[in-house]
Amino acid sequence: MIRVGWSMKEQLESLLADAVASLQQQQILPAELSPRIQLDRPRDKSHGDFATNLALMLAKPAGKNPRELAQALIAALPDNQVVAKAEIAGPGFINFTVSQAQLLEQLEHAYQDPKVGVEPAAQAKRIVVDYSSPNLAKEMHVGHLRSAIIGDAVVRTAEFLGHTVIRQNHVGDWGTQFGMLLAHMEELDAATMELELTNLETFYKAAKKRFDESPEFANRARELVVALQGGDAKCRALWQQFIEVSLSHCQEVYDRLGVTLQRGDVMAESAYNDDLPQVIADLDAQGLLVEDQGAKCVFLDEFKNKEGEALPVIVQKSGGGYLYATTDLAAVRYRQNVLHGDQLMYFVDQRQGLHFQQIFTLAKKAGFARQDLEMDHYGFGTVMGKDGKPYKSRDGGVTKLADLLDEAEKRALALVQSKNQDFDAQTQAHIAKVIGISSVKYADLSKNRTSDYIFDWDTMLSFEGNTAPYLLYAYTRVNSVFAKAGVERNALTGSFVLEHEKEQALANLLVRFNEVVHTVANKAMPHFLCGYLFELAGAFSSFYEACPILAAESTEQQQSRLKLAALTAKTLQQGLALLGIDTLEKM
RNA sequence: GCGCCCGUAGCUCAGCUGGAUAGAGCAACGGCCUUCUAAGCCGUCGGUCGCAGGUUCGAAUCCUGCCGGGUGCGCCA
Repeated sequence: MIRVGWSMKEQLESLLADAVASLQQQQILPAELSPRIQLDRPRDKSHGDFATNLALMLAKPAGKNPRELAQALIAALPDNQVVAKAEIAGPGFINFTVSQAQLLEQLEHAYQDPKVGVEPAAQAKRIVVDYSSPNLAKEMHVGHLRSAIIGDAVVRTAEFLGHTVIRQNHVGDWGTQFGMLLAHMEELDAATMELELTNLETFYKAAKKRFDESPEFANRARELVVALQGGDAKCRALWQQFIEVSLSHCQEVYDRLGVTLQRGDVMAESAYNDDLPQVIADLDAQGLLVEDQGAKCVFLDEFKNKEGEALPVIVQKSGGGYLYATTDLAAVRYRQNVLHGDQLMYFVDQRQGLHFQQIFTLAKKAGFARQDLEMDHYGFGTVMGKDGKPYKSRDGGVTKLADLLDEAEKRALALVQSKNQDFDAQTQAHIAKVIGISSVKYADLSKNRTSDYIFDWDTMLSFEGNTAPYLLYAYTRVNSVFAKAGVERNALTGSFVLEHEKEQALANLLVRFNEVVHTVANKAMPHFLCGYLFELAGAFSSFYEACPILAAESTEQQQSRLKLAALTAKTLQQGLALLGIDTLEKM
């Protein structure tokens, strides 16, 4: 039986599980064992397509010689059309060579399938994803890049696998700094205000300056926070005006970046305002609330302070104000009860790790979240400059995202102009835009989410190495073959025939796409997909050098090679799309 | 002080749940364009995986300690 929908890895895993069960039935293996089937892809080609160390792992509990056990496992494999060869190697590894027919079948399936052979998730879930979530008081800066880009890639991938994703842009629109901004707005006449609001960064700085200089201004700012949160109409109107400007600025950035967030995904902090007293009341009703130095706290034994005492989560300030912990608790409840999420994902800076651990623990303890609700904080590292310190603009301030994207496009345009003069200005500008934006995104996505990464223009815009330009170029090369051959990419007949070593290598990689996409979704780690696409592009380039397509030896060979190219193009395009990166037809 | 993360080639990074000889790219050096986009391909050079122990048939990976870096820890978000 060939199960086309399953990756070869899954099929082999299933076969091995059957073999283990069979040996258990024969009492060769202890019945109580439930080993994890581990299947590796050996680096060394002489070790086959897959290898497992199962026999080595089971040798001790079974009291058997590993190589003998490996032999028994091979003998116990059910009849199948996947394994062409199973060999024992070294101390007891089993090396599998996959059947060629199976590979060809999978290739054909991927070529025909609109989803490039990617199977839907076994269980479709409703996933609420909190990402981007900037503070509206300031303009978006480089620190907002990762949450938006990584979150969006994971969201796109999850949707591709059939999950229902509910995006939540938990923007900060309610903090204390809004008092300062409102006080500044109050002091300006309508025309000046409109002008100043065109640059939120300078507006914020001006307000901050006034705040630091003038005690009267600072007092007014504090009054205004109270007035705003108390629902004062005039305050609300000013605030609304500011929020509107700030949100449309965010939307511009999302649109430029190709981040799928829309206005409808905004669920601001202030939206939870009315529920906050209820959050406090519910915590109190459960006997969790403790008043300490005038503030209302919940002490969680799971977290200790420097003296080894339980760490408090402050949910209401001594002055009566609420904090972001309160809002986050309200948000958990909303996401579970109103949005009906099965899983909550948070793409927020690693530094807020403790905060989220506390929120998740407290939400369950207080019954705001079902015990089985999956809540995960996916942290990420900081964007660093070449000096290894957090990325700063030339003047030492934070870099506005809009400026950063301008620079990316400018640098890309210079490159495009130097590399290719054949295109008209408009085409060059379009190419530069795609390259510039995708370079920034890809540089971020291609690194392990959890580590800090160094932001370096020259590396990310390089056409060599694991970069967006390299992948985009590879894609255009594939496409030019079809233009030259005068055939439609998805209307090819004939079968896949793998003769050359490079054809085989490319094919092996192509059928792995399904597995990689699932890994990205399960681990929220887009860099796996980047690594895969880079490998794929490299394998294609090698194939392209070694295997002439237009000048192929026979029609059969040409059709097969065209199909390999077509599937490569399709996979690259789909893979990049999952990362939120557009492709180019020419560059 | 306690918690979390990190330390892999000169540089930027991979290394998935412990597996076979630790991998890429850049840089350096050397090849390949009258033939599908050379923004490419092929090759060479380069690592006591921070240090020291431990567990294991087997450790970059797991455990302990130390060194070095980052980050967080009651009324900011």
